[in-house]
Amino acid sequence: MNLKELSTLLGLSQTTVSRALNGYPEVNEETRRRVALAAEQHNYRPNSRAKGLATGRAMAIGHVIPMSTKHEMVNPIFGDFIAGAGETYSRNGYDMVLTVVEDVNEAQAYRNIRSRHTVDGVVVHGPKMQDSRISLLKEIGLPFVVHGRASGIAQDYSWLDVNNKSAFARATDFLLDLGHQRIGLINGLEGMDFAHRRRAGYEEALIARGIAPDPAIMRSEEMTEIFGYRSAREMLAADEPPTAFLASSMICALGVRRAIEERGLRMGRDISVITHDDALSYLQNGSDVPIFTATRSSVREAGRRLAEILIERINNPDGPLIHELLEAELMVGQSTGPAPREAQ
Amino acid sequence: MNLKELSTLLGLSQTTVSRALNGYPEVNEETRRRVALAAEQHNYRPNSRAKGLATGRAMAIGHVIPMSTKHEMVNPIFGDFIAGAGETYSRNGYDMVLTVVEDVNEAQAYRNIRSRHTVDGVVVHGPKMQDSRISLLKEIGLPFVVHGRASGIAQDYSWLDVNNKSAFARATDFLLDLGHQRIGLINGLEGMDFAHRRRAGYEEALIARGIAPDPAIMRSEEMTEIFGYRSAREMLAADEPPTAFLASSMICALGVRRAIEERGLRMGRDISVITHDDALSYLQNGSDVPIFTATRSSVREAGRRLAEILIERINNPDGPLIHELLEAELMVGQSTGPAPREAQ
DNA sequence: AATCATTTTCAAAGCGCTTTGGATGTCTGC
DNA sequence: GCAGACATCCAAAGCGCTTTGAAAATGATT
Repeated sequence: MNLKELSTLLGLSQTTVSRALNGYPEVNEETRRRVALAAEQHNYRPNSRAKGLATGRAMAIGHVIPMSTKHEMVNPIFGDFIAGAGETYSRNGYDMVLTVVEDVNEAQAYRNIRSRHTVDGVVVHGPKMQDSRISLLKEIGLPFVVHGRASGIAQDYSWLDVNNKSAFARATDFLLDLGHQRIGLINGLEGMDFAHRRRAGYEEALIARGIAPDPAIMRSEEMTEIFGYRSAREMLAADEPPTAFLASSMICALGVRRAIEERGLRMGRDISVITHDDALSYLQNGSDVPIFTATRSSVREAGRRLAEILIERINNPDGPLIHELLEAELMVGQSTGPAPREAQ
Repeated sequence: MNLKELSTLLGLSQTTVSRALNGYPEVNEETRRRVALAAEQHNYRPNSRAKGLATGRAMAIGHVIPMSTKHEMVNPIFGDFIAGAGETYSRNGYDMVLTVVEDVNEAQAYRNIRSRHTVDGVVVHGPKMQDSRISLLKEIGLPFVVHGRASGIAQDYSWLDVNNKSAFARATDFLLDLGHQRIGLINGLEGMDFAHRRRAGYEEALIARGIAPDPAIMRSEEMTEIFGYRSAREMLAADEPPTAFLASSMICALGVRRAIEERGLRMGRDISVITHDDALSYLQNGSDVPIFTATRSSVREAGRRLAEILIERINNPDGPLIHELLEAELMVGQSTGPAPREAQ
């Protein structure tokens, strides 16, 4: 059933039917009801391609997911982010289109998206420092918002970010207050902006208490369980092992916990751990009492909000740029405790 | 730059340029080269909506993700599946469009997709027993493939599945061979087809050795870490605790391990664990030696293959239905060992 | 040189919608 | 009873592409 069929069926012109369905005022309320009813009954929905062609709007938003052939890693937060954003999209009648692309072809993918007019805007994920996508998107004129920020970019753009720096500074402070002096950092890839900021928060908090950051107990990698495990194990086996760890993700933290327990130590008593918790649906941090003391910020909520910002931007491309900085909450769980005596 | 502009720029008709670009034979090679070059230089790409409208094909494939307001759970395998499928899609020029929808509106979402012509086909995720989506999709005539199978459906359809039953039967056998007699099952939601099949494999293997399945040591839930932890803890605390567990996902297994270690037991010595491993990129099961003994099957690979099957189906809707059953490999890791003497 | 077959190119229609610029009908006030 | 205002509807153009059917150019054959 298409518009033409529906309109002949109703004995009306396509114009009138279209207007009735799209809520234009110049149509009799009686007629509008008739049209709406018939559309409902015949399960009519406008062909989105035709509509898009006519209106010049795709009613779709793009997400390009770069896939490194080496790392072969999918960001585990992606699912939850999508769920959040998707909620906003469907509420506003937008589709979500994903493009998986080899990372070397990422720029080309954006150009492609732009010239093919497949989407009205894109969400930029996982910004790196000096991220080149931002100027590219500005240049080609594709509306976008960034989930996170990119240090070292002069241009302004819309973003929503967790205050990674203050979160990790607070977490570090919390550990220092408990008497920990040697705190290992198990961070994401150094090129990632969030990892950079987290390290900055951590280092500043240490320095503020007169402790020099020690590169020997700072690691930076793709945030897997294995990485958390290995890093913690190595640091614990070294001279002057840390009495506490700061981990950048729950999955890392699970690895850290494994290393601790493998060594016969007890998390929360012998070794403290604080992790960042993205509030992933399949990795809840305990139920009533959190297992890990954590800096918590829901990535799903971020997705929801970011989608709103982008849609606003699409509807009003010359509107003000939006910057939203969310504070992570520090949730005290069972993984932290006073530094053991002998280590103080 | 659109086709019209490009063609006047070249002094050719739109027809010729279109044909040149789409590889039709009736165009001079010399002209084709000229056209290709100009297209390249001016970064021309056909408007996908216009193209879709003209050809009647969306060159896009849909995935609808039902979101329960209660569970609020995103399947953690989703990211990796998407990555795999996305690879196939981009190789074949398809876009991937996701629709997040409240589960109660799922059927309506498919109808919607169908009548709006947004995609050429869909992938059905996480089939339940007697899954109603299959007959719906048949009815509305939207090409589809299923990731998994749906027991209790009379109609035939294309699917790709892991042999869950044989995988869990083998895993159970493996544990039985090691002398374990009481094996706890920590499974996914009972309504899910895969969970059903896994339980069937587990039960049959037990019965074949004259052991009656005991409902007291079988759990079924959304597969979170917490669920794995709680289930294992409860079972270990009960009379006649299991000496081994069979878990349906790595994330569950991490919880199981936590419960074991919390009790002061050692996984692989005191308690054995086998898990199903979907080979998620951020949850590798160890590096050289697997941590968990596991039945392993890459969900990413499944995504890749399933996408191929669907595209084939779209190109040839009357072709034969395809059924692919992948055998999971049993990888022996450090989490299994002979049953402790006193328990035998 | 004329004819026919083949290659190469083109004008125009059509995909299903929105939207512009009327046309028609109805109502008001004088 | 008629001009003007307003409400309601419509025909047709246009969005950017593909594709049909025909025309023009070229080459081969007599």
